[in-house]
Amino acid sequence: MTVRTRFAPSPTGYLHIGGARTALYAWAYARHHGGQFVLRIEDTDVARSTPEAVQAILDGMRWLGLDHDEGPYYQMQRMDRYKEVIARMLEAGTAYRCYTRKEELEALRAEQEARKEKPRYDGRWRPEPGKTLPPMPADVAPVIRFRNPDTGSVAWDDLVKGHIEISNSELDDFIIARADGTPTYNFCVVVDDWDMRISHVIRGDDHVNNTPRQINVLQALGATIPCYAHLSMILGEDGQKLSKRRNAVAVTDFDDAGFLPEAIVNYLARLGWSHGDEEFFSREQFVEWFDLDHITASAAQFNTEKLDWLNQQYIKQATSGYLAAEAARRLALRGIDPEAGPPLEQLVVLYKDRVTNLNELADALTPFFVTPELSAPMLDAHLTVDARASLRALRDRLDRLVVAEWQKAALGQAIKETCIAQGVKMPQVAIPLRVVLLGQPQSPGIDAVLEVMGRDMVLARLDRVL
RNA sequence: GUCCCUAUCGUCUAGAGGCCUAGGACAACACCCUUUCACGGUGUGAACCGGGGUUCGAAUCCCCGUGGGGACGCCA
Repeated sequence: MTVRTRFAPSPTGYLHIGGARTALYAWAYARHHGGQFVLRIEDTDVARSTPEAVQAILDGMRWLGLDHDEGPYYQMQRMDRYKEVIARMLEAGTAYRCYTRKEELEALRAEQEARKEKPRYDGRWRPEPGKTLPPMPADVAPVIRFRNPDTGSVAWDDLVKGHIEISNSELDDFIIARADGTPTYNFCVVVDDWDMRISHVIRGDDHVNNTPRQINVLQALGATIPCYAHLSMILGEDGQKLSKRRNAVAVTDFDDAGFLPEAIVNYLARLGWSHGDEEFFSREQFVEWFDLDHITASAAQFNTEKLDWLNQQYIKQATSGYLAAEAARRLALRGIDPEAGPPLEQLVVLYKDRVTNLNELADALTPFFVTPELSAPMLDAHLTVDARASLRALRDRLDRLVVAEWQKAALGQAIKETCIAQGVKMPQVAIPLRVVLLGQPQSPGIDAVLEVMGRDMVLARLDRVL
């Protein structure tokens, strides 16, 4: 059997992080088995679906590197097919028209809730041998309901949750087509998964309750039942359901926050799935290792600190070319011309071990492009009379180095000699020097900073305060 | 309310009856490295929700509680 999985988002907003993980697992499962990954857009909610959201989903998936083999299919373009199947079901008696008004339904629900019962349709329009249906109202456009089996139970072996069995008496005859004739979600999914020959339905566990209904429809259609794997949800850092208000949820939020897509993929892979003690692995390794047996059945809490750590690992091993390009993009976003300073590829090497995300990288690089403001407290704290004397001595020594000699070793030597001559320790020169050059007392090795910053900028910034 | 799912360090997790005086990672803390800050290295503390069974033996299997989550739409 060829493995065929799908990701079926509804385009009502961004690709959020939970959806991204579902997509990642479905993608990885197909790739692992050399099967196909199908993208299907579930846009039957015309009121809430937008083309912008479709684009956001496509962009998010591309950013994460989740390529699909088929699709995107759009449910709105498959209406004829759904209607054809519904007509067949009507004919076969596995579906029927229901003329109950919405108000009647509401009253029924209220009644049931008052009796503390599970709200459900009571089957008043369900045809039974020997049963007299209610008089047909002339002014009601009927919906179409699925005739759910009323005895026995539905069971499946969920690849994540294990055996699940639900009694048919829990299920009511749900609506498969609205009064306006458009089919509903639980029905479209079934037809699509069937038509698209999906072998493994990998989706969020909020669909567990839909599964028995869908299996019943599949059975009524004489279709083969796919395997199901229901993934638990991702909770926010506070243990609450993820929400746009409190959490970064859209994958683009993570791009904006300076995360690498590889880090997100690695993090998501590990959030709810494991391969022994492995924590840091490539996309290729993930595909090779991925299986459904090691998916956690319970909900996982999102943890930014661990994501930060992973992101840092990916930055450390990223090429300077990649980091330079990202730094340039992010500097430009701040209105800084990335060409108007030292070569980014050199700068980035100095900082790649010291930042946890790409925005921090851009922050760290900014003083090489924009002369930093030196606050009065900063000056008072670091540029003491003694410090100024040392810096003046250093400045004169540096001035004697020509551009060709402006190299890390010689610069380090110049600082050391200055320290000896002035009778001070290294930090007493290095710290104020950092403040003058970068506006902050911490930096990579000061000799390396001097080298990359270049003779002109270094001397100019020293002269500014001396 | 009814039904379904779920429960190991603060967090992500390893764990498929004896390998568990429960392992790894993030975070925390300590020390080392160091011209600063990081990085890196070494180490420390930290968990099987509660109660009953089953078994020679249970973190692992079963039941009951409890906590958490989900579903109950002419949304998806």
